[in-house]
Amino acid sequence: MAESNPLREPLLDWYGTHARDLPWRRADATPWGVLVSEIMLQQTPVARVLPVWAQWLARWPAPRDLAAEPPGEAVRAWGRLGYPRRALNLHACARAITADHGGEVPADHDTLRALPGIGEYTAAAVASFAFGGRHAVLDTNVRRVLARAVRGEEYPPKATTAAERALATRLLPTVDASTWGVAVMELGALVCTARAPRCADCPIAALCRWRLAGRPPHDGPARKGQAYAGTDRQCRGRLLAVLRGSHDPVPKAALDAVWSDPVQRERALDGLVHDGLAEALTDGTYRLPLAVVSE
DNA sequence: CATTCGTGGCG
DNA sequence: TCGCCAAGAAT
Repeated sequence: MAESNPLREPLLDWYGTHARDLPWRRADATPWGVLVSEIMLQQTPVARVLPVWAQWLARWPAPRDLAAEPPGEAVRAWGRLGYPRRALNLHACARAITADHGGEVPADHDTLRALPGIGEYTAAAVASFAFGGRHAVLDTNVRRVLARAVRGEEYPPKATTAAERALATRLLPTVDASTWGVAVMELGALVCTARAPRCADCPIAALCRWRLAGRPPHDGPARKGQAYAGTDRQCRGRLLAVLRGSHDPVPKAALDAVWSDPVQRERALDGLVHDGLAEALTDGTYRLPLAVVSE
């Protein structure tokens, strides 16, 4: 049976001429470089990842290089990328890869999926982009493109559905599936964006059900915006920034100074320690972790 | 399935 | 200005 995916050719043609030159996509990028990029790109824009990725790969060119460091160094080098537990996940990945996989990033999807911080998307992305595996790569970009082009709706469902997975799998080419995946992602990132889609520049506009229907707006309830100011997350961010800025243990007073509410501050600090992002020393000072927290 | 988890830029 | 959103995962 011949493949029935009319989106494929125009999309691949477009990708061939419009793809960004990102370092983790180049021919000399290693699987480790791809893995690091995918973790960093979780909920974080490309522009902010670029400089940190370059620093990480220069300092830790292979998993065993990072594995040799204490986890706190990964947290420090993470800088202000956000969601710093991803730095711990990457460090834990490096140690697991070194200890259990001979220092080489595994190519198998399920093996990748079992590593810390690697969920369905990231496992598929690394298996596909680093090793050329045939996997449906369902990120927020792909979900939005398929929702519009195929389902005719402005936005995909809040949580990924079985129908979305089935659709993405059905569209997957038998040959060079990884290029198809990255091309759909790129279209979602550059043209079929969440807020102001540039349909005039879209290579599949003529086939897009949403555009053909007159771009009907999303009808359901609005998305639940994420508050930040005054939250525990902001408090944790402030506290961790203090720890990142010092190579020596910092006195408790230095942490108290960055958040006024003592109840919330203690809760946030305990949370950081519990998550393995900070260590409390016996003299009452705190620092980035030298050891991995046990459960 | 709903929450939690950072940060910053842009429309 | 400020709400929305950015290559998600874990619980």
